[in-house]
Amino acid sequence: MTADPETPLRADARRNRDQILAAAREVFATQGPEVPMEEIARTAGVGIGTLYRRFPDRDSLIRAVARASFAQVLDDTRSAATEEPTAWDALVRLVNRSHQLQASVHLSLTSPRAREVLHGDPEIEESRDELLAEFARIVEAAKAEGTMRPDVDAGDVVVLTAMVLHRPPGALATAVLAFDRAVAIVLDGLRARPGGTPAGSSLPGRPITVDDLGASALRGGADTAAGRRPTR
Amino acid sequence: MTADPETPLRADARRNRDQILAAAREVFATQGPEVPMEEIARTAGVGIGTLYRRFPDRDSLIRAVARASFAQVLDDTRSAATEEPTAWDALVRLVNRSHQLQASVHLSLTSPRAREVLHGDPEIEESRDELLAEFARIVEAAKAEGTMRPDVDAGDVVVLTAMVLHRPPGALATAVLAFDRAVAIVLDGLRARPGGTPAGSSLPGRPITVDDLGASALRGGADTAAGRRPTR
Amino acid sequence: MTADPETPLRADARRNRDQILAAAREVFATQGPEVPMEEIARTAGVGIGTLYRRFPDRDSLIRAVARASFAQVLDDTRSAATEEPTAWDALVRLVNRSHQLQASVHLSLTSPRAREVLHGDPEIEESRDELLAEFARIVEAAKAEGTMRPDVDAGDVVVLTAMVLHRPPGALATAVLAFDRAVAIVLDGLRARPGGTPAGSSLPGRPITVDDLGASALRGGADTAAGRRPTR
Amino acid sequence: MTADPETPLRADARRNRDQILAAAREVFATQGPEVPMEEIARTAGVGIGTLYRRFPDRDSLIRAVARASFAQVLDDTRSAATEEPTAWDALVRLVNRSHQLQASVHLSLTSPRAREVLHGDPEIEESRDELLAEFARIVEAAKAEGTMRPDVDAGDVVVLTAMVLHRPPGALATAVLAFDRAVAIVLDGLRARPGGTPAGSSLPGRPITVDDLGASALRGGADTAAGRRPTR
DNA sequence: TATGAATGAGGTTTCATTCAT
DNA sequence: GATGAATGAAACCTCATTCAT
Repeated sequence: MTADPETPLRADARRNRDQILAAAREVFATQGPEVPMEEIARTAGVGIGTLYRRFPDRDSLIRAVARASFAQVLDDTRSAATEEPTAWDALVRLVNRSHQLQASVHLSLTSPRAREVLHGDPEIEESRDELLAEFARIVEAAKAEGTMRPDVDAGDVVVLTAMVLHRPPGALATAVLAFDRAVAIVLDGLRARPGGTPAGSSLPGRPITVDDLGASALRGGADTAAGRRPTR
Repeated sequence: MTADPETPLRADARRNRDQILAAAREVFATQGPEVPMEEIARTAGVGIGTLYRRFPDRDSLIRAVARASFAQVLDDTRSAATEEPTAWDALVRLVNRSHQLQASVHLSLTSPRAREVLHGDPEIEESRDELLAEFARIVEAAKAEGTMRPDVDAGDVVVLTAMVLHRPPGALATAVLAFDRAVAIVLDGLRARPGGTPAGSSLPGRPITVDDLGASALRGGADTAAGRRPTR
Repeated sequence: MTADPETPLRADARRNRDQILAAAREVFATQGPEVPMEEIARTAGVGIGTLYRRFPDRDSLIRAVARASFAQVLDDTRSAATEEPTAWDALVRLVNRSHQLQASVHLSLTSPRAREVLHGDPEIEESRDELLAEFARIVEAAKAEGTMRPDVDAGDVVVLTAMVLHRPPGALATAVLAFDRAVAIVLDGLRARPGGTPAGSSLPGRPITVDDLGASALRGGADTAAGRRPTR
Repeated sequence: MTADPETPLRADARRNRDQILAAAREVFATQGPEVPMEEIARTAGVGIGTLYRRFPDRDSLIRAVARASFAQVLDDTRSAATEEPTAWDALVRLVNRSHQLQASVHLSLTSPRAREVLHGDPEIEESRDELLAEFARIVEAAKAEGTMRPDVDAGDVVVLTAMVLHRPPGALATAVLAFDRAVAIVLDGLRARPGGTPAGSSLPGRPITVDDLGASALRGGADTAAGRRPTR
């Protein structure tokens, strides 16, 4: 009996846990979040029992993967904001880098099942709120420095970013290029115009703030306001 | 036994088939393509046996739904090209309308399972090729009329369009607005600039043609060349 | 679609349901209520899927078996009360017959699992209450006719009856005899004495009524007040 | 390696063993003999590994619990025979006390699994035989002293005692009272009548001796000759 | 020695598909 | 032709037992 539930986990157990998480991230990415648990276990190189010891059911595994991803994205966002000379550069870096590091987010957004599960997880909600705040800071700064068109707000940018992150895994050379170009085009759409917004390019409605994304945000704003689904 | 397999289907049978198709589209859209067949039958108001009589297995149902969707998109694209005064208007109409009419396409793109199934369906390949051709025509025309930036090609537009169509179902008012704005911003990114492409906005690589999407196209170019498939 | 959930069940379905119930009764009786579902299905001669179609999980099967048993016991009790010349004869018949017909009750009382599940099933509670009422009538009549000792009440008799019904299945000839004798001895203990209760034979406490068994009765009074167990 | 397997066990090891045994008795009593081993370990406050070091598998634990219980009952029986003034008093004390001390016996009798396991354990068989012998002595004595009806034999008494010990765990005040009364009534049934057995009260068959319980005894006579065993 | 991690067999349950009514 | 019952393969998950720390 080692007692308290927060015991840091024996070395080997820790390793296994990490392998499972990595395997799940990968397998979820390629096959969706309904893959047989056994496939995940096999990929991780552990027995099915071990998997279940660490994550008592599929949902808890999905949650763990999503948490790790979100934490990563948040990290990246902060690094970008800190390290890049301008807010615009930070944004560019984010939408370009994230596609490698956090394609995993995309999974969190992809399946009805995953959305269901993630909805309301407190740790995730927290990461998300921090992420939105960070984004808002960057967008404000970019508008202030005159690199971003003034008629958008952080919510708009988040939606576009989510759209862009929605990129599928696995990719041919051409596809990667195509994708990078698409991102560049989207960024062009966001950039401030020398002479102000030209006629005919005014955006519908009003700027979307992160608060508009509100209770839904990435999960629901960009990827749409889920509207709770039946739990089965 | 009534006759050859091409008999146009009795009226009630026809009705059943359509109901099933409609139900499947809806249920796939909200719950993903792995929903229990019985759920689809129930939604359609028919017995499970009837469903199976019309569509001998899940894949064939997925295919039928996808075919109908593709046909629709193609139709829309042609109408837009014909009816709108400029190529740019046609494009704008497409990316805006399609999001209502053919959000269903998105499903075809969403799940690994669906992609797997659709891959190589001749009827779908054909629709897709026609669609790409149509797109290419529109894009060429837009560049010729000076409304679209000259450094893109149809493949780029297809990728962006697919990105934009990837919108999830269910939506709060704000989310819809956010989405329309995002589309507008993307279009701004595609539009020709009065003084030519400004410094710093040059796109990476070279224009992507529909041929680059080649063997993959919507299924693989936009949504990427699937790469690893489940082994099962 | 046949609609309404009360459709009387197709003939073959009905037959299957009955076979499953019979098989479950038997298998529960010999192996306890934790036997593999597959064993039950096999005994019933149906596929495991069929079993699950009729009884969505083990608990619901346990409940169904218990309901049928209780209904039977109630029936027997009423017949006995009606058909036997004296209340005492009715009682004798009950404790003797029931051991053949309703040994099944005993199962309902035997395992913690079963008790857990049955606790609070409305249909069962109802049968039980009617059963208790019937018992009370018989006991009153027996006391009135002078065949039962006056210092007991129906609750006492119920407890003894439950005790006596607790007989295990399967039995060697000797064991059966031993059992019948035990029942006879218990009955002797209940019978009125010619000269009144002899000194030294007065019972502790006060007569137990069916109301004392109250919310618990057979399930909890005789077989003891369960005291809700963890549900796991 | 410390020494031969009979080394009396280090103090802490001893303590662990006892805790496990106590925990097992309790948990078996409330949840049946199929509880997860980990539950037992947890209740005992030891690791699962420790449990398995002491008792190499579940059956061996069941056996250990049963042996301890049987030994206790035997002890009690001897004490009662020695300390009580009459054989009848000894019997009364047994059936009343045992219900507190050895309700555990009942568990040994309760589940098909437990019976299976205990069947043929030499130590248990031995305790049982001694127990039966002791019982026989008491019953003979009681008949000789004129307190017990002459038409019964020790086997009858054993069967009734087992019946009476079959009391479930957990109990409301009323239930306890009800139970004590039931025991009293059963004893009344066993007691000699002043004027001999009255007409209509003659018992069926012939007196059951402990030898009749023979190969089955408590395990099979009272709780009946198991008959069909699981095939597995 | 005590512990708790890892394992995998086995039981439960779901659901795609077939088939009798 | 429509229906819903039956089937069994396959996924989920639990837990007895073994083994590394």
